[in-house]
This record gives sequence, structure tokens and C-alpha cells, in this order.
Amino acid sequence: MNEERKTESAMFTDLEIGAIPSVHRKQKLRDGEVPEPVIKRLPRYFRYLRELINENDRLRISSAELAEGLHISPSQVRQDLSCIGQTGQQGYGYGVIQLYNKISETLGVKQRYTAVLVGLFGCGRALAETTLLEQRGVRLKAVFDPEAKGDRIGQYEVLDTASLCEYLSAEGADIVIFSLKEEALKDAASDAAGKVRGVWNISQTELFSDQMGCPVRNISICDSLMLLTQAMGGREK
Amino acid sequence: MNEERKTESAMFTDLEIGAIPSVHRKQKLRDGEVPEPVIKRLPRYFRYLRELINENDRLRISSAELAEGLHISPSQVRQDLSCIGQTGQQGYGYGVIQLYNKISETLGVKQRYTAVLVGLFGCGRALAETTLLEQRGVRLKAVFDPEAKGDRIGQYEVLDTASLCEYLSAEGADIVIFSLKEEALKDAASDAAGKVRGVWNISQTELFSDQMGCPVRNISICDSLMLLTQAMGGREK
DNA sequence: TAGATTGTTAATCGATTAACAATC
DNA sequence: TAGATTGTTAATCGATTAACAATC
Repeated sequence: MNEERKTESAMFTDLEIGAIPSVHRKQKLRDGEVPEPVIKRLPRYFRYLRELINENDRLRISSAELAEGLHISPSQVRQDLSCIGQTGQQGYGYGVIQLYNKISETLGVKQRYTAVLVGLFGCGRALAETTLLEQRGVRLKAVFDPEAKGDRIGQYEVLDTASLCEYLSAEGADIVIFSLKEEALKDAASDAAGKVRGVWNISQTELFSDQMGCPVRNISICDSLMLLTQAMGGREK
Repeated sequence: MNEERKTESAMFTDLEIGAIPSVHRKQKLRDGEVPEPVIKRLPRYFRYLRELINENDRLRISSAELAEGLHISPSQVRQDLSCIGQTGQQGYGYGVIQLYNKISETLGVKQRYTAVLVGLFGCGRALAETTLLEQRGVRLKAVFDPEAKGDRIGQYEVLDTASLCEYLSAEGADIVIFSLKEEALKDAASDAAGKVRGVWNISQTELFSDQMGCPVRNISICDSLMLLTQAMGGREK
């Protein structure tokens, strides 16, 4: 147990002598990188603060209060915020607006992106019919679906998925959003690979960034439902 | 602010000599309990195996192969499966069907539940219009919305959210699903508290089980989109 | 049998918490 | 000033990985 865990600043000249021991060992965090568990909590902070701003006009908030709202510990709040470079003020807390801005910026919410939606399956249609995407800075340019070709959804005429590849080459988009059935996903994914900067996949089959050549996030909302029924745990009542 | 927030079960056996050092320290796992990180991976195994079954008629699968499909390590696969009590066979692997069944059972997917949907906001409407819920064993009994009262959605006539409390008292349901705007959520949540066995909340504001008196799972699909834009990280292109 | 692959223990790593000095 | 609350270090805890004996 000879603890060699260098602190960030310890030396970022570290020439990484003793090679990577295994493919499965997670890459050590580079300097300034924020650990995944922290990142994953940021949207919760974001939503909590946004509400706070909408409802009150609170100027400041303490780690204890944030912690209570998010059901995590005050220590964790302070660690998280210090990770993303936010500083509070002793004896005072954090400035609400300032914190909200910092988190928004870290999440890339302040920027604007263009996207195409591929597939109306499950929650896909909701993305074309509501303003959910707009609210997050994402502007939908086109909608594709293998079965609804030619239909009209809101302001969009649904295009044939077969033309996705050509469309992306010609028009481009920052993000491709997939909401397809399993059978259709694989082909569409390879059509989009290398042509976008990010993939958001709300289909039930996962994609990976090695396959797409860019960051990928999968979300399957039914997973959450299964976790609920798991927690409800069979018997009782 | 003297933090007295005892966890629900905080003492029903508290023989545990050296008492709980802090409210924030996680409860030690009881025997046979499956750690949260393992549980959270189960839906991914579930979906992967389901596909495997639909596409091929593979009889067996090794931890190495599962690991490759899920982008995790073979060790982790073996640990996970051993956690939920699944056993493979040395030199052979795991029986695909048997494993699928075990995971389905652990997740409570084999059981049937009744539910009411409260709110058509965001993806809520999709839950009433598609078979997503049916596919997970959840039968929708009624739909409520504060704004669409009286409308017809699929087979449902939309009821007034104001009648939710009464409905649940009279008719009951295993699960309440919330997809409401922030302003409407708090009231509806307190109307449902104590009247259901589980809460699935796809609204953007979180609920907690101490508040609802039963297991709660929150999911906000836009969180996933924010994690994508975070990973896309600003510049480039 | 020989080869494959699990199950499980121990080692490692990383995340969370506690604690307290710093300081607003 | 006195009180509040952060920032940060060290301790603790838990999750992941490596490794290998067991065994099909």
C-alpha cells in the first residue's frame, strides 16, 4: 500500500512510466478533468438551481442547503463544486446565479447545436412535437423515420431514413438523435458515423463512441422503470 | 441546522455496536442485498440478452462476450452475476435463457402492475400513446392532466388532476407516473403520497421516497442530453 | 484428458465522508 | 468581533480489477 496517488498539481509532466496494465483499468484523470460521478450529478444541480431562480430571488445558497435539496452530503457538494472550479465564499456560501452559470457552462448548455432526429419510436416523436430540444439549445433541422416517410410532424416533413447519409454529408449537423427500433438502428448508426460531433441515442439498443467516432450518450427511459419495479421488490400489499 | 435525518430503517435492528457515525454514511448492505451499481447495470444486461434471444438462438454466452457487448470488464460481469445469484458453469459460460430469466426476475419485469399517468408534458404523452408501458408489464388505468382535461388520448379520456387523490383512494394503482411541469408536480405528488407502491417520475423536478413513502425513481431525459453536450466539450470542428 | 471458463479472494483504485483550519 | 461556511486534506469505505484455483 505504497500510495503514489499524485495530486493534480503534483506533476503534469508525468511521463507515465509504468504502462497501462490493462484495457479495463480506467484511464487516470488528466489534469483538470472532472470525474464522471461528479459530471453525472451536474444536471441535478442545474435543475435545482434553475427552479430556485425561477421561484425566489435568492442571492446565495450554502452547501448544506444544496445538499438537502439534492439529497446528498454537504461535503459532496463542496467537493463537486470545487472540482468544476466554482468557488464560494467562507461564511457566506455560493452565489446562486454565478453557480448556475458555471454549471450551465460546464454542461455546454449555453451553446447552440443543430441536430437531426432519426426515428419517431418511443419518445422520439415527443422530441419533434415539443420544445424540449429548443430548451437545451438544440435546433432540430430535419426528421427521419423508416415508416413515417412523407408524414408531417409539426413543422417537419418526415424524410426517408435511407437519405440520412446523403443529408448529413450535404447539410451536416452537430448532433444526431436516434430513436429507432433495434432492427433499424445499426444501419442508421453506420450511416451517421463520422459525420456528426455527438450522438444522443434514446433507442433501446446501445451505441458506443468507438463505433461512432464521437461522444455518445445512451438513455433508455424504461431502464428507470425497471429499476423502480426492482425497488418495489415483488411481494407486499 | 442540527441534521437529524434518520434513514427510514435507521434502527430496526440497531445492534450494530459502533453506531452510525453520520446520516450521510451509506447504510451497510444487508446480507443478500445487491449493491446499487450492480442493480443499475442490470437493465443493460436485460436489453442485451433480449436482443441476443431475438436474433440468434444462442444457448450460451461467456462473461468475456457479455463484457464485450456491454463495454465492461469480464471480471465485472462475473461479479455482477454472482451478486444476483446467477451461476454459470466452468468451461461453458452462462445459459442465455436462464440468465435472462434471472435478470428479469430480479428487476421485477415478470410481474404485472397497474399505473396511472399524471401529466402529458414532455414524454408523458408518449407513454399513453405507445406500448412502452405494456412492454414492461405496466397496465395504464387512467390518465390525468391539468390542461388537457376532457381530451381523448388513445383509449383514455383525460381526467382532471384535481381528481387524482380521490381516484387513487377509490380505485388504487400500484404505480403513479408523473410527467408534469414543475408548478403542478408538488401538489400532485402530495395527493398521491402514501397511496401507491411506487413512483416513477419523468418530470424535470425530483421527488424523493421520504416524501412519497415508497420507492421513487426520477428520470429526466434531458439530463442525458446535457451530458452529451458536456462531453462534446465546446470547441472543435 | 486438455481446454475453457467460472467463482471468488485479495489487491487496487477511486469516490465519499469527516474534520478542521482558513477566512469572509 | 463572533458566527458561518468554505476549501481541502486525510480517513474511510466501497467498487472494480486481477489473478488463479476449481471444475465442467
